[in-house]
Amino acid sequence: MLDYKSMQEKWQKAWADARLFEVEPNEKRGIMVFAAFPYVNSPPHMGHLRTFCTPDVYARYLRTRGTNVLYPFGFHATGTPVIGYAKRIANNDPDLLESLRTFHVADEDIKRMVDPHYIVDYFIKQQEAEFRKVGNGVDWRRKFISIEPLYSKMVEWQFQKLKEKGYLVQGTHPVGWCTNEDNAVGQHDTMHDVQPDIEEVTAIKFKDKDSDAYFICATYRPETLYGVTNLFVNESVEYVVAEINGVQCYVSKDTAFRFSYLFDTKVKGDITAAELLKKVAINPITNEEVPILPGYFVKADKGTGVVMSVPSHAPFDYVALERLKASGYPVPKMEYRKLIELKFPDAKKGLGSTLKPDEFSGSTGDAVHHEIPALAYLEFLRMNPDVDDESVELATKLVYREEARYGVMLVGEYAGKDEPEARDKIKDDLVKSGDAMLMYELANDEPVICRCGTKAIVAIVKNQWFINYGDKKWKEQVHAMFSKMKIYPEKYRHTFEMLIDWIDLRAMERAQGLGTRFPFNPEHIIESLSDSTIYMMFYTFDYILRANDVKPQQLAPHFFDYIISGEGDAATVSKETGIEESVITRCKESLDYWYTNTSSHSAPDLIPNHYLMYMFNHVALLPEKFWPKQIVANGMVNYEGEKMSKSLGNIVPAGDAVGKYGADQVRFIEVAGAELDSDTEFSTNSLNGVNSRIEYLLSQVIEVIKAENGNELKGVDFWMYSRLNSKIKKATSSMDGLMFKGAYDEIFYASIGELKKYKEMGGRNGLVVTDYLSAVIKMLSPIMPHIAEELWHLLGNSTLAATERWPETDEGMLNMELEESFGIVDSTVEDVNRAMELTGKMEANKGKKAKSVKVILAEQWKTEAYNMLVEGKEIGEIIASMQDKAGKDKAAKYLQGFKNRKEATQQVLATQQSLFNAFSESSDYLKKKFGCEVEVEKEQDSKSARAQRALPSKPSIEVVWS
RNA sequence: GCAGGGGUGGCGGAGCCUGGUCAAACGCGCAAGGCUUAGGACCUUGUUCCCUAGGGAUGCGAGAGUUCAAAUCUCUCCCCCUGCACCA
Repeated sequence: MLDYKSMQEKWQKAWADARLFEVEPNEKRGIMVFAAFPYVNSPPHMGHLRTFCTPDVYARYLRTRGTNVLYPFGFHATGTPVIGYAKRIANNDPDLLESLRTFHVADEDIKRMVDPHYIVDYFIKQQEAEFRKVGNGVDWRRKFISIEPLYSKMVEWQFQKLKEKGYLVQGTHPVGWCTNEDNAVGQHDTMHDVQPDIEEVTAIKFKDKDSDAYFICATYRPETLYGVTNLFVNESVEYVVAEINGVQCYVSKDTAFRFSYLFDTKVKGDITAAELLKKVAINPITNEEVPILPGYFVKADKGTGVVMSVPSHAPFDYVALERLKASGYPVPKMEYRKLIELKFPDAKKGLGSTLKPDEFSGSTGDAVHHEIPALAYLEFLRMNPDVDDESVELATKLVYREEARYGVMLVGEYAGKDEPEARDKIKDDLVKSGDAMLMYELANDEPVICRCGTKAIVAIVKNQWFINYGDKKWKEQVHAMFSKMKIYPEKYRHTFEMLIDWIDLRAMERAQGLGTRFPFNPEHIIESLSDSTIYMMFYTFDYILRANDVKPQQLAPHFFDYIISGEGDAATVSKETGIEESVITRCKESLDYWYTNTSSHSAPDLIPNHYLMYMFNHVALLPEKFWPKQIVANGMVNYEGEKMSKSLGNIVPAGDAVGKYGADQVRFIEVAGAELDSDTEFSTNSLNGVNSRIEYLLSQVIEVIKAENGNELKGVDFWMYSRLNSKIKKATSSMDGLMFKGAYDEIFYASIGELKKYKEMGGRNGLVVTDYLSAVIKMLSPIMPHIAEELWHLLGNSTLAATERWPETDEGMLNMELEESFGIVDSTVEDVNRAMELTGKMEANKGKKAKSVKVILAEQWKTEAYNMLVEGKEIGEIIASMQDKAGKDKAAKYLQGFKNRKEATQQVLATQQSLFNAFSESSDYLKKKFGCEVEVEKEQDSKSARAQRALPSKPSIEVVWS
């Protein structure tokens, strides 16, 4: 067993000493391969390794193909998470502390993590150390953090350009808001990490008949305005008169407070529910007068505290009126208008058929009163209107859902239209005519609580800067570029295309967090995804700046204009900035060389955000030669059959995994354990399989260096060479397409099998095995770089395997006929085993031993006729061309058999003679397999009754029992 | 709700775009046997049902259609997953 740890360190040092990964532009074709830089609020775990090892394997592969490859690395620290992290440390958050201990963070370090910058430094150090340990060949000279001053200068340049080009716009935007901290609240800022779910609601104005004031009713269903019978206010709620956007309104006191964050709102004075109840309101769409009635269910903090009542379609309204009547309240006579008809597509659908089993446990009944849909749904759920508020809730949901899906308007301007369409049009009309306004509300079922303990609401942020990704022309350009890009796996192409169309305004400034100050509002910083869309460019010249002690303030916009777009000239820029002209020129050359050809790697979760912005920003800011060429998205890593997650407590730190399982084992299973697009399974099982094969390879290397060379080449040797070259060919094309599993199934797994088979079939030529192993080890080097070095040197080489070239396919050694012949030998072994088992069970043969096995090879004319059938020739035609090689009846029958069974699909290359040779050469092997004598016969020479059953790729078998 | 993706064996997962080579690659699991001091290592064989010397039947979420022929194309329905913006 190898000592993996010291072996890994040995070779990592050898690579470092040879400066293999510190690359500069040269005359070769260059490519920069990079992974999306990681966020530094946690130590890396096994799952991360896949995303960072995949580009390394790819980079190492490309190097073996003669490409000059740069694999740089950087770190992302912008935004609020690190700050939140520091706060949690200060509060001794138990979950966080426990997770840090899992990752072996010392108490001493945890204490100092109250400082966000300490967190950043700590995790950068740790992440770098662990990515080194796993053998990634990174040019670490180019490392940077997204919060360093030099970097910020590039981001400033970027946003100035975006503004110049008209891609920055100002506007309003609804956000979750904490009124205590006066700050936007996102998922990270709430208790239990709830995402504030903001919903647009239509607020309809009902004029007070006797004044200029309006009742404001919030509704999701403006189309039901045609059926309003009354308004509800709650007698236990406090109301106010407020001036909202210049209009006198009646709303709950709570609403006035929330509206002050949405609209221009001034509270004029209190008004009691009792006073409101005396009023009469006017329906803006029908101009009908509607009374105000008490509604027990109306809430002060939802909607506006005033509810429009549509008893025909709203179960709550229906029930409230029923209860009111029952209580003896003088409810005027009113008309329950049916506004929407359900039109089901087929007989299987009906009222209530969208009810899901987990929504309702009771039994349902018949809906009778279809003229009042709200009642019909209540009947369907068999609810008791006096007590069963839960059913009313569910009935409301059902009406809403089914009318949206199957409903057709019966009344109003949009009669005959589907309900959702009518709803939107009516809403737009009302807003346009000033009879309604749009408000926002949190739609979460539970209240959203800020971490400070205050209930969050919705606020509209004014004069907020956005990047306008909705720009049509911009989108077109991105589409055009995208169509030329390579996407791995290709299945994401469609997703990308949809998303390019979908992305719209993106708010890009924040009040809090680490990062670059926004040039047009220095109070704010640039949002943390927006500041990381062209950062890869920085790798190509940042270390040149640092090496020459360039200061941030020297990085004037003209510097970037020159090196990126070639605007101006180096001398002028040098004069302006004080940066030496040669340094500027080197930056430009480096950028030109590395940035014209790139491959970007990450997990697919970055597609709808980072990658979209990556493409848009490149198109907007950089010349076409620097546009992205290739995006690679890799799947996740499961551990022992489960997703790695905090809740399962099965997160394995990267360092632990490498220490415990070995760097190459981890690399292999994570990168080649599954194809790029699917999740890979890290299990003891897969690890054992990999380890045992590594051991086997090692044993073969040791054996072959002791073996004798120079025997004459036999069939099996040619077979081995053919297999090797087929393997190289297949693996090369798989690697080129980033199909690492396909490639390494061939290189690693299949090779072990072939080495064993070769020996079983009597192969013993040391030279052949050495050639074979050398090629396999070279191909193994990208994914198992340490072990490949070890084996490579054991074989007697003194060069580094990492610098060896990938083997070329020697077409002259390919012999598909031979490979097929030996393949048929193998499949025949399986058939014989089966035949022996079956015949052994027969009465006559019980307890006996097989004496011999006859393998009878089909006559050559069968193969020829069969191949003609595959070519699509008619049977008659084939028989005619057969002449007298076989009896015509025999040939016809044989061919018809194939045709009927639809088996004539692939040509058979092996001739009878080549099969005969393969079987003859394998006779020792076969004897050992069967444990009895083996006779190989040609059909035309055989006396066996079974001889004529022989088919081209399937010899006839006869087991002879003693 | 909107948008995107998907439903194949005990499981993971190919194949579906370019219909016939598909009882279904490859892997895992499971079963029997072998090897072995032992084994989570390795090697055989099997793993829908029936037949039992390489034969047949059924089958790819449900239903219908197109076709000589459908997991593969069309339509309808059912179910599942992911994203929806201030969050990296």
